[in-house]
Amino acid sequence: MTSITDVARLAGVSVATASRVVSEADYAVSAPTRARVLEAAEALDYVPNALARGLLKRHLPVVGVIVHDITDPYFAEVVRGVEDGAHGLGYLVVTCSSERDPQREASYVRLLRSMRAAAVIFAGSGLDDPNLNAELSRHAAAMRAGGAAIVHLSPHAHGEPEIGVDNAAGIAAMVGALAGLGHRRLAFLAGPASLYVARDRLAGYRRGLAEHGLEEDERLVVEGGFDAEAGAAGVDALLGRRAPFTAIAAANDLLALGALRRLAERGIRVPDDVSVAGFDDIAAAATTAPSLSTVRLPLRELGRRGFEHADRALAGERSAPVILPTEVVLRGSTAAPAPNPLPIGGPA
Amino acid sequence: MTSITDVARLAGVSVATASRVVSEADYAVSAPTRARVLEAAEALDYVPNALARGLLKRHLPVVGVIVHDITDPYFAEVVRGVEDGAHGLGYLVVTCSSERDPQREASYVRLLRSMRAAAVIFAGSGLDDPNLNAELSRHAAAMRAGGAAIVHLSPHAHGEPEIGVDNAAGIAAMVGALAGLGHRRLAFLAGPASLYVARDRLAGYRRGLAEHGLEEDERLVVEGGFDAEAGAAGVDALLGRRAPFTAIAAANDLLALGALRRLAERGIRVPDDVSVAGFDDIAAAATTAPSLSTVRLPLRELGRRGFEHADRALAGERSAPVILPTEVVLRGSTAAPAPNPLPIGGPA
DNA sequence: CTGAAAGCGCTTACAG
DNA sequence: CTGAAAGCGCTTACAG
Repeated sequence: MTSITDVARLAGVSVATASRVVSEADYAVSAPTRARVLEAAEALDYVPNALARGLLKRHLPVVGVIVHDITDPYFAEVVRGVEDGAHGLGYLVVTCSSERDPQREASYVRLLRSMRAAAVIFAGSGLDDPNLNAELSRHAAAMRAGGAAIVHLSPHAHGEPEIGVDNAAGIAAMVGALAGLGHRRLAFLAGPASLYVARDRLAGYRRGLAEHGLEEDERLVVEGGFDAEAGAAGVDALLGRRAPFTAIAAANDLLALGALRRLAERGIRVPDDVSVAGFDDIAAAATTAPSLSTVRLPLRELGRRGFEHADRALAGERSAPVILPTEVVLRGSTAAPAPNPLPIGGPA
Repeated sequence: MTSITDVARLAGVSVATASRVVSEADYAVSAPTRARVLEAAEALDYVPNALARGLLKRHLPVVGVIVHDITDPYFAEVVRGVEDGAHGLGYLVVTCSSERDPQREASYVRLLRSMRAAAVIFAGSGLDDPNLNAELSRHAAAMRAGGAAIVHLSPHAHGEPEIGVDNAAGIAAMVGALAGLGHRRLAFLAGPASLYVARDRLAGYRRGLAEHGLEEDERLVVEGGFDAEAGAAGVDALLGRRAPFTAIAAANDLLALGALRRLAERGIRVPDDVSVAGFDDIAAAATTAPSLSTVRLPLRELGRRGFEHADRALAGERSAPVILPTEVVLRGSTAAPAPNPLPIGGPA
């Protein structure tokens, strides 16, 4: 690869002068000299070595985004938001998918630290894993000390996100909407207990129940994964418990989508026999049959503002945490309750 | 951040010795010295500076994956395959989403080149854009000359992928399956004409038609985007042309999913009134109602083998191109043709 | 406006 | 087995 030394030699100037021309900063360089350097760089197809530059500047123009699952549309949308903000400013957005494996998450963050990434954005919720969280805070502290920005978009071990949504309020609002439809027995697909965000959403479910005078029944809460498979399994679990319910709220859309599928497979009609509601409003929610009632989260905006927060931090500015609004979206999967609560014939 | 100088000082050795201990290569260092260095590194939370190391080694342990659309499950699956292979070997997988914008794609590749990425894997098809392709081959040549690996998983401006599938044969097989069901008038949602892969798939459609003695009717071919929105629009276009058809094959699953939705909205039953088939077999294909008949591509394997190809190239080995097998998967969205070809009442 | 020189944090022949 | 030194490709005071 050609280096700035080659460019300088071809242009007949010192490397210092060549550097002044090709760097983005505008140094005073005489017009003819500038032209000669530019011409030489062009002729040699010169692309500056970002590693050499990064070594000096102490960071690389890279923004790492840690997601839980790259196939989950939730994260795809958030990452796209980050890219919206970052791309124009010359940052490379690096998406790292932890697969919810603490080892993997830690090793990605360490890698990002080792290459002096300018920022790391944790798009997913923290995991309740003491070893992971200890390592993560070491890395975060070191990176912050080195001038990098660390941003969370979801609750984590050390508190609330810099940019986030009120998960509990969102779920409570959905519970309220379901109660408004006349539902009294609401099941909840809660997701993984080890995820802070899932805990917040479960708390929101409980709060919603309480706010609307609905009684809690622990048999109606199912924990598990956070994907469609887990949603299908959740329906099976619920039906096996024989505690009646007329609606299922899920802690995310993927769970609800899986529930929809399993319900169809078992010949249970939605919303006639049971209502189903999700959370997040991923694109697929609008296109299922029936379309999924859910709570809209401004995912892309979350990503974009997360980047902007990082960018401001990089510039030395501090900004207050922000909570983005959520909105209940009622579609075809919810309706007034069926006369016979599911599981049909189960004890009340 | 602490540097190797700090570690050396604390351990009471030279930086050379400290480097020998913390680097992965196994140099001969006395056990007590090794222990002292390791202890110092631990105490100081030392993480090597990958930029300094990369400057010397002339590349960073980074694998860039260029995708067209990070929200498309096709790419999410391929990237996951790349990560399967890359993660254990200490590479950071960087996903760059071009949004099918030539400028953006070029700028990502340039960025990857500037940070001396060890490999770049083009997951999506090439775009027929002369300027873009000229810039891309400059970067590829320079990176290869610098020892980096460049891998394509789909057809591109300069030929066939190193690891790929036979798109034309796959589509032709689906056309054959549809013909076997009794369909004679097959519409085709072709995707963007500027994408090499879409051209291959369109050629496969034509070949399939010819192989089964079915006549071509240009009114039955609709070009457009590659997402669900385009699939819905494609149905509208098809219906507006008033040329009869009993089945719709799509160049990818997202198009087929969009078609399914629009058909439902217009009260046209699948597969009773019209059959629909996709291509790729993304996860969502199995969970729609009706479930989508499609052609399975080994997406995750494609990613994994793409990485392995890059890894071998990095080790200086050359490997022959490989074509992965595809398989027709018939589900609920296809059946024998309806007696009245769509559009109902249209001229034959 | 331009150049010589130091230095970012490592690795690796070269001596010993 | 260990250390002093050169060098990877840049940027940036410091002189002039």
